[in-house]
Amino acid sequence: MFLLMHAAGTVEKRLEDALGTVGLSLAKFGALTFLVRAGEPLSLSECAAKMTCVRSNITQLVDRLESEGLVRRVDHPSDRRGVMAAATPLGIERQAAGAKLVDEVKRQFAKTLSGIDRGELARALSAIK
Amino acid sequence: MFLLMHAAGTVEKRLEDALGTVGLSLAKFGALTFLVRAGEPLSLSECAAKMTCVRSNITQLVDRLESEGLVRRVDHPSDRRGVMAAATPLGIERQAAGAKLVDEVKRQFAKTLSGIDRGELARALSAIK
DNA sequence: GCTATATTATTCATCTATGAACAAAAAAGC
DNA sequence: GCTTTTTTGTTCATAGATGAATAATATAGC
Repeated sequence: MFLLMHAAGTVEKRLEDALGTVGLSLAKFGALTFLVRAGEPLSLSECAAKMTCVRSNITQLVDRLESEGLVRRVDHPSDRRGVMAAATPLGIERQAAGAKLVDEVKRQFAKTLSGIDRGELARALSAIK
Repeated sequence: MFLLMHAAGTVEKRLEDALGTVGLSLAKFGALTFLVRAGEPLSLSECAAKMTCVRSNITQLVDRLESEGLVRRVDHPSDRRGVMAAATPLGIERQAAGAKLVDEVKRQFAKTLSGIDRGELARALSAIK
């Protein structure tokens, strides 16, 4: 169990380190990826729901992303309470750079697991929910 | 890779939830366990080194534990800069309660993995470092 | 239509973690 | 012995996450 947690910590650190070289963190990259894939502004509540985190977390995350010019807030067209977030061109660019780095980490990860039954591993990990 | 991180997050949440019922977190339980096992006061630097975290983190963690009466700070006998931390009787008691809960989570975890080659899994996870 | 309830985003307090800067004290170097 | 370097714990700023409380607005109920 602790082996599992440790292994996850290791890959997380690798991802953070890689993303750090382009000024992103895992959290920022995750949110940015989400918005880029959507291709259109998404309400913050929607983001929170899909990213399974609390709304106040999204508020802060978008604050940081916005202050770096990677995301911008847009008024919700029909709900005056609502705020939507959209990736800026710079955000799209940055996300792409991050994605490349994440892919590289994935490749390294796959290499590390050479000689291991990946199906079995996936089955084990999927069972934990 | 993301499956691994997700699985780890799940067990971490289970541990946090379980420990939460006795007013502990994973971080507090970890530090407390460390001090209880030591059986004697340990310098904060030593704690940080063994728990592989930064010294300022230990300072804050011990602050919180001390304010709850689970740990107390003791002057280092020979180094006037040094501060040591020791588990109080209440801390020892609380750690024991936490350990029971952690064992229960471990059992659940083992049950979840029934029908899975644990050796293979351990080998895979150990390879990630 | 108006009141009661929901939802939305934000703020605030808290926890965990990191790293930089700092003061005090110990160890090394000469 | 006295300087220089290192070590020790703390504080501060920051990132990320959570949950409670709040104000503004929507929606339901009647």
